Amino acid sequence: MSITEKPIRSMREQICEAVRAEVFSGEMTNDQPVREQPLAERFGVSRGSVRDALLQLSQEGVLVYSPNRGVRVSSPPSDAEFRLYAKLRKEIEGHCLDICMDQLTEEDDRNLTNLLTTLEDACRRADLSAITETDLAMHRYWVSRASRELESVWLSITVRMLIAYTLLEDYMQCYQEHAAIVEAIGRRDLKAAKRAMNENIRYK
Amino acid sequence: MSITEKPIRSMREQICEAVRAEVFSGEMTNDQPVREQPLAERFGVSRGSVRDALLQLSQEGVLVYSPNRGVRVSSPPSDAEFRLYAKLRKEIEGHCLDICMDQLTEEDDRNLTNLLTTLEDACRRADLSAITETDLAMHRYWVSRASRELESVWLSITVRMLIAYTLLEDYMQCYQEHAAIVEAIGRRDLKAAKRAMNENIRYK
DNA sequence: TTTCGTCTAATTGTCAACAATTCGAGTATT
DNA sequence: AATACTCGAATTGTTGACAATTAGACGAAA
Repeated sequence: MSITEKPIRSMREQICEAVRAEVFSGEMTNDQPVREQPLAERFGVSRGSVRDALLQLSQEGVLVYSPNRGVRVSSPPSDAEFRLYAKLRKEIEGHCLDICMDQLTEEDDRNLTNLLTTLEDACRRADLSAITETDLAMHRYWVSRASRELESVWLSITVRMLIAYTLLEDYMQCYQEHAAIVEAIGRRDLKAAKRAMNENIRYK
Repeated sequence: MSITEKPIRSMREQICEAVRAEVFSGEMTNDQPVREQPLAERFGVSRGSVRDALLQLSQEGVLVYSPNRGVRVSSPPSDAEFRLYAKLRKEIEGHCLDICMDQLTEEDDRNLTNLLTTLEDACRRADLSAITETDLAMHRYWVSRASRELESVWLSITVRMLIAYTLLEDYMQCYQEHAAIVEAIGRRDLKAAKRAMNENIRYK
C-alpha cells in the first residue's frame, strides 16, 4: 500500500495538492490571483470542485480569499510572525513525538527511511518542489501518527512558513537535518529526536 | 455600524456562525451527523452554499469530514491536547497583544467595553451560547487587530478548546477574568494584560 | 485636467438537476 | 442461527446554467 495509507484521494484533495505544490515551488507568485475557470479546465472538472479546493486552501493559509473577488496567493509572513509560527510548530511536533514515539513500528521506520531517500534524491537534483513536498510529508508523518485532529492545525501553520521558503540556501543541509531526526527516531531516543527537530525548524 | 467592522456577511459566514453557535451551546451533540439538505431548507438556500460552510467548519475543526459520508460534530480533545491548545493560544494571543497594544485607539476601548457589557449580561442570564460567542469575539478582537493572517490559525485552535466547554462551572468568574483583561488593556499595561489573559486561558 | 457616472467584460455566487456512493433492511443460502 | 447477497432509500459529489458582483474602459460635465 502507499506510504500515507490513503490509496484514493478525492478530487478536491488532488487539486489542493497540485496548487499547493505550485505555490511552494514559486510557479505562482505572491499576490497573483488564482482563477477558477482555468483550473477547472486544466483538471477537466467543473468549477464547483475547484471552488471547494480553493476554499480549503484559503482556510489553510496558502491562499487568501476576498468575497466576490476570488483568491490570490498568500504573501509571506513577517519576520515576527515567522518566528511565532516556528515556535508553535516546535510545540506541536514536540507533543506529537511525545505521543507517538512509543507506538512506532518497524514499518514506520521503513516508511520514514523511504521518505528520507526521496528527500536526498530531491536535494541532489535541487528540485525545490519535490524537496518541499517531501519535507512536508516527513513532518506530517509523526504529526498524523499522533493525532488526526492536530494535523490540520499543524498544516495551516506549516504552510505559512513554507511560503517564505522560495529560496533555500543549502539543500544538502536540509537532507542532513532530516537524516538526524529519522536516525534518532529509529533509536527511539525522544530527547535526541526533539533536539534534531528543533534544529530543523529554525528561524530565517 | 457593527462592532467588528463587517457590516455585510456572506451567506457562508452566516451559516458557519449559526452552526458554530449550535455546536458550542450543545444543541448539536458530539458525533452527531450534520446533514446538508435540512440546513439548506432552514436557511432558505441551496445545498451548495451549505456545503461551502460545512467544508469551512471542517477545516476549522468544529466538524469532522469523511468522504462520501458527510460531516459530524467533532469530539472534545483529550486532556493532553487541550493543554497543548491552551499553550498555543497563550503564545498567539500574547504575540497579538505585543503587536497591537500600542496602536489601539479609544474606539477600540469602547468596543471592548461594549463586548464586556454583553458578556456580563450573558453571564447573568447563564446563556452559554451567548457567553461562548462573546468570549470568542473578545479574544478575536485583539487577534484580528494584530494580524488577519493569524486569525484563522487562532480560530482553529480556539474552537477545539471550546468544544470541551459544554459545561462551565462559574459564569461570573468568566466575566471577571475578561473584565481584568479589558481593564489592563485600557491602561495599556502590556504585562498586566498578558497576565490576565494567561489566567483566563487555563487548563481544565 | 479632473471627477463622476455608465456601460461592458470578466469573474464569482447560487441554484436545481443528475450521477455516484453509502448504509441498512430484507432475503436467500449454508 | 449465522453469513453473504441484493436492492432501494438516503446522502453526498458533480455539473452546467444563470444571477450578482466587481473592475476597468470610455465618455460627459464641471
